[in-house]
Amino acid sequence: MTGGPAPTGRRSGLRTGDTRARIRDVALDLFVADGYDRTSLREVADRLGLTKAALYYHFPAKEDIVDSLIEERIDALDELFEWAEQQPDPARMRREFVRRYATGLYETGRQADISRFVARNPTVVSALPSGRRLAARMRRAVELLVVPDEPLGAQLRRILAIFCLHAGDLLGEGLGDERERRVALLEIALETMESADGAARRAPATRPN
Amino acid sequence: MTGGPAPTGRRSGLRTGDTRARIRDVALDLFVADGYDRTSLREVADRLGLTKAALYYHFPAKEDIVDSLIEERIDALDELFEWAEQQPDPARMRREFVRRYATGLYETGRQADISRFVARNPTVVSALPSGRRLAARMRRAVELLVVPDEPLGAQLRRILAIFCLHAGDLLGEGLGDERERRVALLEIALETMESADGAARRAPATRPN
DNA sequence: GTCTATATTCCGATAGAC
DNA sequence: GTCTATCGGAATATAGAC
Repeated sequence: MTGGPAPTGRRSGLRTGDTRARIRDVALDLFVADGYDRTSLREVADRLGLTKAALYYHFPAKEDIVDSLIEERIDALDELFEWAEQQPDPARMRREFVRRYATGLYETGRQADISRFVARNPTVVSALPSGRRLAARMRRAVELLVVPDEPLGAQLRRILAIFCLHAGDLLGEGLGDERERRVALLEIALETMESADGAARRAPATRPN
Repeated sequence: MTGGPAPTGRRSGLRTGDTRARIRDVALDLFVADGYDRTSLREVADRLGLTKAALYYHFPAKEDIVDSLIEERIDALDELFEWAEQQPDPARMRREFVRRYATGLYETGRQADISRFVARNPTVVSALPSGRRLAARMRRAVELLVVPDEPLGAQLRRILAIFCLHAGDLLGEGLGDERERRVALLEIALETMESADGAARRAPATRPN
């Protein structure tokens, strides 16, 4: 899967052999900060001390850099889904799902960064096949969280629970430090799930059939 | 084409004299659907049955179309702030603020569309001076909503209340129709504000002094 | 107000040497 | 693996006729 060229030593203090990874890192940074469409390959190359042509050795096209980032996020989500499908107790699974979703997002800066990229470049992501596969994963996450015949309010609350974990970066950047904010947001997300349970109990079902 | 254009004249079924407004409408549609950077002025012109050059008669630059949209949203928010500043009871103001924010967003499709544009083109908006002025307005909205020495969880909840109103479009597009969803989300937003009050009572203050 | 025609710039991508 | 050099194209924007 990763394959890639083998490490071969150093040059002027910079590791060679991991150029592909470094391209992805720098590109991700710029794509988040300035946007994919507003970031030229020349900027990426300049920041790495390379030329555009060198980038094309590692990625056949600009979009392939994005693809590789999105696939990384997809893999992380698929792992989470695999766990979820093995859980016997749905109610318990839903709570723990939110917790694990948050952990996966927050513990590795990488996943959080990619999610930030997705949030900051929605039009690019939705135009890409890989992006549409990621969108399908998000729908799958919602499916796992939502209880079928629950009232609309309860269902929206469950979606909002996931949503607010992602909001950690955008929301109130001035309030507390990032770690504090993330802890607080997970708490809110879990409480939102509970309030969905409550809303479901108050109004039994939206009567579809 | 027409020798002497009548004051209320039409041409091939299309109103003349409101070209500027029609440019903004069409551009907004395309900017939301495909993204600002991925929408060329040729596409906008084609859909209007005009040429690129004609657009430049009405807007000196592509970015000015965006500016005019953002200013429209800023004006709507400023009106809301003016009302908020005249309210004597802060707690009551905060609740009603959320309600009015939702009304302003939902009642006119226009404001909702512009907000969608902002959400779908964050990198463009944040790169523009007008976009940064809009961001300042959003910070102002948060200031109005947040109670100074409240615990972090309570403050985040209040921000989330506003946030979830915007989520109406993205969130659970399959669930219910848009109107139902918006009603439900306003209810959730108001409940989130209440739970912030609750959280504040449970843990008095984050000890700043 | 809208057109045709064009200036200008910059981007993604390729060819081929080393 | 990285470079130099360059192609082809599309995009924003402008000039000037009507």
